[in-house]
Amino acid sequence: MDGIPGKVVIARGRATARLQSTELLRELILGGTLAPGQRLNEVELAAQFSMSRGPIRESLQTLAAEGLVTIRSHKGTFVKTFTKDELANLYEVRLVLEAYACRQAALRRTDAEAEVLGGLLDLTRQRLATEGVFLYENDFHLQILAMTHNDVLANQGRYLLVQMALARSRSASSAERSKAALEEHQAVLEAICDKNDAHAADLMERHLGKSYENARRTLEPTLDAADPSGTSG
Amino acid sequence: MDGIPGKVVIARGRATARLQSTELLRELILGGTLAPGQRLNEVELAAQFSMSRGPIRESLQTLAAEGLVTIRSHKGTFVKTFTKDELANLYEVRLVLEAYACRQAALRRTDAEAEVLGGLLDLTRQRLATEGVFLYENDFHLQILAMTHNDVLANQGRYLLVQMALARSRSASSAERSKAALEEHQAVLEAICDKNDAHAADLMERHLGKSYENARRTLEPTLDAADPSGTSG
DNA sequence: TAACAGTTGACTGTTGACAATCACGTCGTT
DNA sequence: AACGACGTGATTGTCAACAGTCAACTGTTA
Repeated sequence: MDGIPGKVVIARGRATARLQSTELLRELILGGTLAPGQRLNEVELAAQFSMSRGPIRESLQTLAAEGLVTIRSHKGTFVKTFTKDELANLYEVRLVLEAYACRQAALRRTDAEAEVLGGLLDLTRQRLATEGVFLYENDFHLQILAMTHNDVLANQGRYLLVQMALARSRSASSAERSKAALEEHQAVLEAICDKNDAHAADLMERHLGKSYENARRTLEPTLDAADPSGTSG
Repeated sequence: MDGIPGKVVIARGRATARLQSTELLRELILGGTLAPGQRLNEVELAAQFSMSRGPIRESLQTLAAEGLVTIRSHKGTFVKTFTKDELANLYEVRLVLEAYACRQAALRRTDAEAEVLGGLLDLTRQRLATEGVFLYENDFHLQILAMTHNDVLANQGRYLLVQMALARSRSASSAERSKAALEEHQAVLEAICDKNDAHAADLMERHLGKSYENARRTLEPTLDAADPSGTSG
């Protein structure tokens, strides 16, 4: 647990301790501060978050159900680790779900939503040009999911995005891949603006296929090495 | 909370109190003992399960993340209720996911798995003929999901099945619909046995479409009346 | 009678203490 | 030296008590 530098100060608004710790832990895990496989010590977390173990334990239950951590009875809680097979499974489902979402987004979008998507892409292009960083990719996909106006679909898609962010947290994207991904996003945007649903779905499918290829190539070969968090608890 | 008759006796094996109460609550909710919208009193549950509020609260966190209950801060926990829109959204995603699952199951199935599916159907037919009950429908769909050999896909599908079971807990199926559903299942089975993936997917899509039609027609018109569990916590 | 402030009871949120379990190191035996 | 029983410290699991919040009830006032 030496991944967390010091005590975390919480702005005690009106949210409960449980909700705060849930959010905080989610950020620490998805931000990479808490690495996959790392053990989460309840006492230490409680001290760092300035609360007792009760709310911490309740948060860990939530995160376990969300698939971000694995709880092993009497052993401890660990940040979830992924094997290459699991990554492949995630991509397979994501391909199906997001291609469909893209199709429906093209059909159901409002003009305002399409503009938001375009603005997101402009921002990405700008920061890629000036700073060389490729950002807001997840936001792009989330916005498309929102444009389906189907909360169930959006939630399932978001789950897959989050899982993948964690599974790929040790992989990298080259500058070339970033540029290509941006262009693929641009093409998807245009198809959605044209309300060309079949084309939009096809473009998204190709985009995710290439993304998977890149992920598989750049992943650390140790991805499915010994898993300290085990399988069940 | 008068839905639960008396104290529930727990066979104290080696499972933790939290795991036992999670499983128990899941069964009570999906079995209909705890009806949608009903409030879950932590103190009463703790007494009935012969444990303290700690494990109960942790279980409720898990069930909330699974979408079976809704927690409202300082208000209480309620069995999740559904609106007609949510049911429509569930069916839309289920159609996409299960049609794809059926296609892949046809391609990836082992002979043993196909036999299990057939046995399930035989059992259903038998009990429908002798007792007039239509059972094991969910097991049929779960088996197909398992035959995709993709755990992510199977889990997402199972989530939708569970949600739908809860959303439809106040709807009914006529004897005619049961008979038709059985025949539709039979057709799906045959397509999977023939490894005819396109046909299998198509049949599943039609089957779920008809299932939705039936659900919409037979649902109590009060489904999206005032929601006592509110929207968020 | 209607509206409002204060009170009260029930419930959830949180805490610290205790019990149970596990991993690891130590010691003795073969 | 290798192996296994044992003890020990650390960590999770559970509990009971306390604190905070909310909703309903009461009584008062215009």
